[in-house]
Amino acid sequence: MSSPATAVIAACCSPTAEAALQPQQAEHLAASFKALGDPTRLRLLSLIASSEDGEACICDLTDPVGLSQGTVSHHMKILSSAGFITREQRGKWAYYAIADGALEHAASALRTL
Amino acid sequence: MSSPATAVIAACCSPTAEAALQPQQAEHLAASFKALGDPTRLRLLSLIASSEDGEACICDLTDPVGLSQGTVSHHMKILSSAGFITREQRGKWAYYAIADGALEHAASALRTL
DNA sequence: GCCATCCATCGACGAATGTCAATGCGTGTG
DNA sequence: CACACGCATTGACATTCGTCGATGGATGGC
Repeated sequence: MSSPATAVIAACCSPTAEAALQPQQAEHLAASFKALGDPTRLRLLSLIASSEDGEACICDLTDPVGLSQGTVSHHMKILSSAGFITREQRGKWAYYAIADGALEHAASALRTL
Repeated sequence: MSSPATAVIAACCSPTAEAALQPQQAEHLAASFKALGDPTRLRLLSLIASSEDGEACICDLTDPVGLSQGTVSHHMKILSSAGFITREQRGKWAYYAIADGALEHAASALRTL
């Protein structure tokens, strides 16, 4: 019903070009933004980034965000799966840091959309 | 249990600094990224951006994304509520265009996180 | 004036998400 | 060795989300 293309005159639809984002790329990019689409995760990122040594362990973060340890750990897993943070185990503690260039990469993907 | 702060020696927690993102700002920023965290919406943005005149109506978009008209309209409402697109009614058609500077704004918020 | 077209909204439904309490697993300390 | 601590994982639950089909409201063409 809705693609007369080279049809009559006053038809609405322009060809919509062929380029655009491929479904697979869209899926991948959306996964990144979905990881950023939660206020708690943004605060966690910000807390790590503004931390003294640029890293933090879970116990540093539970109090500021006011959530349970398990929940914070869950968010960190999501952020790390999306590539925004790195994890390094040192003794009993797991230190998380902002992954280098990950935020910049997402930002530029946004601009070249 | 988990904020010795200026306590003993081998305590884990660093002060986690005071700056960081405020809950309200985090909520607002997360809303933007949540709008971008869906592959269909990214494709819609891309379709509009790569369109000839930089604008498109709903009927231009339903076929490329393969979803129902109501669903596409729903996504457009989310994108417009988040400020990423603008809506202009011309006759029977509603023309959507990329809102100026919105993507850039989100991108720079990412970098200054 | 009637009808077709474009679009927004509604109700419904399954899937995904955020959260907690509880449990399990390493690691260092007494 | 036994125990406490930091963290990940699990199961459960309420909420949100993405989608569809159907309905309703404007607008323009016959």
